[in-house]
Amino acid sequence: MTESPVHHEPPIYRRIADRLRDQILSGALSDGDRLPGENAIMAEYGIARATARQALAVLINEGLAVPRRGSGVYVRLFRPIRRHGSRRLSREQWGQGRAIWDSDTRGRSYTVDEVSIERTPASEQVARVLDCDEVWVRRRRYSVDGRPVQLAVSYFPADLVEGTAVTLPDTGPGGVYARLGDLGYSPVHFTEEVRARMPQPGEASLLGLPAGTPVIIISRLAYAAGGIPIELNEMTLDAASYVLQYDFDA
Amino acid sequence: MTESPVHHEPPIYRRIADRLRDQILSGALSDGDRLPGENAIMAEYGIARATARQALAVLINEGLAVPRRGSGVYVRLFRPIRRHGSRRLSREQWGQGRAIWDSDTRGRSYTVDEVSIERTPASEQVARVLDCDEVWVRRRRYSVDGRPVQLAVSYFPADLVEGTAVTLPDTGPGGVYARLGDLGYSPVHFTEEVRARMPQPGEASLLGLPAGTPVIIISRLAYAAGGIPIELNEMTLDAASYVLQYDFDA
DNA sequence: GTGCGGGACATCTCTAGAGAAATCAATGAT
DNA sequence: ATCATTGATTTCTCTAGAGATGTCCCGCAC
Repeated sequence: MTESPVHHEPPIYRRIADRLRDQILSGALSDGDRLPGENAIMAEYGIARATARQALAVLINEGLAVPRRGSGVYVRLFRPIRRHGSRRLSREQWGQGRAIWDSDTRGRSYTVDEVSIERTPASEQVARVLDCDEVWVRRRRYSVDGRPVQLAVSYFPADLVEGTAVTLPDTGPGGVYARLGDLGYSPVHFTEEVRARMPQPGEASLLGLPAGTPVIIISRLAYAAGGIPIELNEMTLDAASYVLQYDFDA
Repeated sequence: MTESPVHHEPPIYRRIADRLRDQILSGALSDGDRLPGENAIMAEYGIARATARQALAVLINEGLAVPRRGSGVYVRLFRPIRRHGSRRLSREQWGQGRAIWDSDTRGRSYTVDEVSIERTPASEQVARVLDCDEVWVRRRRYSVDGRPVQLAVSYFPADLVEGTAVTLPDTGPGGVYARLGDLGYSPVHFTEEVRARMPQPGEASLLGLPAGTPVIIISRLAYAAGGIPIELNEMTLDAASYVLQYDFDA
């Protein structure tokens, strides 16, 4: 019977992390505040450097703190901006349009960088969804106040876009969507798949994500009338920077 | 000019992690497979135990591996199940209803545990959203194949529920929603806010989440006709277990 | 066979120390 | 005033080792 229901006291590094987390979540420490560093923790608890580091690593992996080499470890709070999936509220804005929890877009600059656009053979998955072999791929990066927060990859069926007389990099006024609309391929329906996971190294460096920040991945498929898929948009969002909003009727 | 654009070679632990990640993502290692352990890595690269551990910690924090004490470190892949926000497809199921990426619900048992239901004063945030001072709070836990994957907390305005003759724990056939429907408070509109972050320790232990798994948080607000809020549902999902689906018209 | 014990092996916690690398403020030269 | 350097501080990387704790399997007693 090793089934002794003994309450193992958590290890030191975890208790230190718990203490610090309490201070952060209770508001005793706020956004940019500096946490006690390795040396301070070593001294205060009389432990080795590696153990003090382990305590801080807990908070860093939880996304509550960000280390800055040569400087210190700092509290990190969230100020997500809102992304509307279906924007169709109103009816007194469904409860006066009040956000359930707060978010913040005011006074921020929101910029879009065109990264690349090119024609390539479609991957297996994209081909299956878009029902074509060649696609135009368009990559963008969205930034808020200069910090990148979103990567987007759009896939357009090549045969469909080719009908637009203008080749894709030079789309003319209104962009690709206007040209598609000229051909009668305006989007009338969207499906979105949303998932979240930890970023891969490439995503983390492109978005400048500190440890402990998940990404939200949105796969949006746009359909023209008749159920014809016209765009697959894969978006990778810094989860700390976004809150998604959807609204729909029963 | 310390601005030398020198390409610092990444540290050893990171290169090891990169190698292992490649093997996982390329499919050379698959779902339950065992990764080389601390001792194997120490021997192979001739490094100290702590450094080998650091390499494995990278993958663990990325959610690609799960350590099992006394046993080893194992590859972890995702088999999310689908959660429909607005289920209103059809029109040949919008491209034959095919999922953009794969997910898997077949052959899994999906169970719901009623954890608690009680009447309490509303918190400030809940009071503001639901426009009332007292609420009924209902807590549930959802499991797939015995593993908990979702926690849900529902808030109902107390004054509204009280009109239902039956007190809340004993709602009769059809549950709370049927009783609310009897009073003409059927939900006609929903708003959902979706965000993702790393779990707090309580959430992690309740959901049995290994390191590197974010949670998705859905705040769903249901409105009856006239814009009257009748339920706030706060759901905490294991991000590795879920993919959300929304669909809507332009 | 069933169950129990023990050993091999794995991860986990922690110590002590050292040098590298980045930041930041103060100092000093121009 | 501006710029470069220097030094203190801080995090980062890594070594070497030890004991604790959990898992797994094999063999032994029943």
